[in-house]
Amino acid sequence: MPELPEVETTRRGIAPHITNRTVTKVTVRDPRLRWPVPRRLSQELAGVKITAVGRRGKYLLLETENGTAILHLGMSGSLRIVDSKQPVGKHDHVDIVFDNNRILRLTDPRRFGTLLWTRRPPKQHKLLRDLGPEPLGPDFTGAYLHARSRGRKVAIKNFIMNGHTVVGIGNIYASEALYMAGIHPKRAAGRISRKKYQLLAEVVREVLNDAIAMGGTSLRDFVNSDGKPGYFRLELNVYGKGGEPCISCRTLIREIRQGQRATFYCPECQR
DNA sequence: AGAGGTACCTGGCAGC
DNA sequence: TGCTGCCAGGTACCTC
Repeated sequence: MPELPEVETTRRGIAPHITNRTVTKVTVRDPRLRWPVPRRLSQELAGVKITAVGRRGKYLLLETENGTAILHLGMSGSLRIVDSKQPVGKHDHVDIVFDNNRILRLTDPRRFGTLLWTRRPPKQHKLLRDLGPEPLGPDFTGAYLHARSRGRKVAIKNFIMNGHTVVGIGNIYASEALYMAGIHPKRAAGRISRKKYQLLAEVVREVLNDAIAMGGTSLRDFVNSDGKPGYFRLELNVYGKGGEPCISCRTLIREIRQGQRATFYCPECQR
């Protein structure tokens, strides 16, 4: 479900409610996420203060003085700030309760999400250690993409969706960015010019920033921490628009599969 | 090393 | 109304 803009929207939504608040209790109703929620999470978090809510790629980091909770929303996860009167739903797997009687509630129907605990600096954690640069940070440049892709035969769409290349670009924004840059999604990553990569890096930043400004994209069930949807869906150019005319040239948008994921592109504008 | 496929899980929807 | 099959915003891990 969430790509980087949705995760960042979530981070911004929850941070003011829980930063500098102390956890009073953690209720794990169902520990069966992608990996089991560690039993010690409750003891580790209880009584400690959240010092910051960080993000690395699509991982959210609830930082404390004792360690860090590493949280990922997977395909269908969401976090909401609720109070204790809020009825518990079927997929409300974890509650982190705070001293201001607010609850950070993790909902995740498909349970592809992650909630782990580490005492070490989170960047050293196995899941975060080898991640590529942040797309909105200074290390993500056309020169970087160009250098990194030399000799690679992988399709450009798969290349930019790989978290070891760059974090945060999921299936929606990969199609959108390639459309904006005029790059065919099946082009071999190693056969794209430095100049095209410069454009690609720019449009990736643009599309992610715009989506964050709109509160993310809601396709089916994404809601932010207030339970409201995002509105970036209205801005999508190609994603989910197979068979519709390209807004630029009127050629019909094509839908193909790449690695069992849907890809949308304009065969005229993208080469 | 790189490329590509598989697995994890539930729910919604189209088609019969 | 049911049933079946397919699809869904992610990514670690496996094999070749």
